[in-house]
Amino acid sequence: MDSSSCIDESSASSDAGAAILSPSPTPPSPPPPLQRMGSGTSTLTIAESSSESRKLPSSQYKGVVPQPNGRWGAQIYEKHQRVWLGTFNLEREAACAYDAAAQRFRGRDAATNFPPLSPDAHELAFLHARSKAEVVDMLRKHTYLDELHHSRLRLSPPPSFLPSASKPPREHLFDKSVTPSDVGKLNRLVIPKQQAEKHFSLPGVVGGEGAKGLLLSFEDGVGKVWRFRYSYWNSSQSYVLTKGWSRFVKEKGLKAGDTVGFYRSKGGDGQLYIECRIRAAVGGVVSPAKVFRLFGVDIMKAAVGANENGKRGLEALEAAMSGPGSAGWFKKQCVVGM
DNA sequence: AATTGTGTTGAC
DNA sequence: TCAACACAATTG
Repeated sequence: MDSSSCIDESSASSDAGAAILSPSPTPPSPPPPLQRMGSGTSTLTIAESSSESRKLPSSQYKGVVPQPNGRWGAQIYEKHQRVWLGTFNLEREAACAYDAAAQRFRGRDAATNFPPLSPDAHELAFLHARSKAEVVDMLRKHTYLDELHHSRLRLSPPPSFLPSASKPPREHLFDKSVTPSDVGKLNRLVIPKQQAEKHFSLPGVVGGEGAKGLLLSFEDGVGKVWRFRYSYWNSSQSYVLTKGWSRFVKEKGLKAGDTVGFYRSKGGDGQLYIECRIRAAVGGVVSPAKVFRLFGVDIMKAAVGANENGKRGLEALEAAMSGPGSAGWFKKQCVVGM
């Protein structure tokens, strides 16, 4: 049941001694006009107005292909076989996804759409610290930036200001006693409508066409990061955690009656945590429903709010990327390398 | 039903 | 290697 990508994870990373820490302040510079290389094959004549043009517009970026629905796909070739890097709303996102893959697959000399990463870029070390398959996975799940974010936090030098407690302060949000369907084949965790609407009000989630949802990251008891898609099901009119949930259930061995707790860091980062308490089943019957405790956190607010500080905007970006004009990706990557 | 991602082919 | 095109497999 391993859903590993079609890439092999060979090619040992031999340049592990490049763990540099460069404080790049991520300039909020807008997406720079692409500096393309000589690759005159772009016929950028958007004639979408002409009725139903079944001809999809070619992308001016390398490794980017148009999708029937107007989005863009990213792909790279390796050993005569295509490696799909996912679909994106913006060409730039797809192009940058390709760039990331290219640098991981073919090294820094790889031809890229945007200026390559500087030798001391965080991304470079980050990329090569992971297998190709994992990089591809992050790209496909649009998780790249988020993982990078977490990675950076881990590497960030402890200012010795850490609280006395060994673990960062976190507040309990609520518990959910999982139902049979929560751990069944439906691959979803239902979040009570009341709770969801009160604390997870997400613009666009309930919209008629906005069944896209939002990606949320949780850290479990052992420090592993889990990402779930939070969305609204029109059919059942319920809020659910879908993508990624089944994996969590499987790995944790969750069973009906077990309790899953949700927490949130009291810090400004609003980091979310998830923990599961496996009920010691002694052959007996699991206890029915439990209670949902409310909590005071607004995901959107946490993400956007943090952005006003100018720093940690990745979470906000992540949320923003769910919408139409999302140009948040690789804000930095496209500028580095001058 | 809507989208993604693969099969496949032909050009570079 | 690369991308255009068609379409089957998935997902919401």
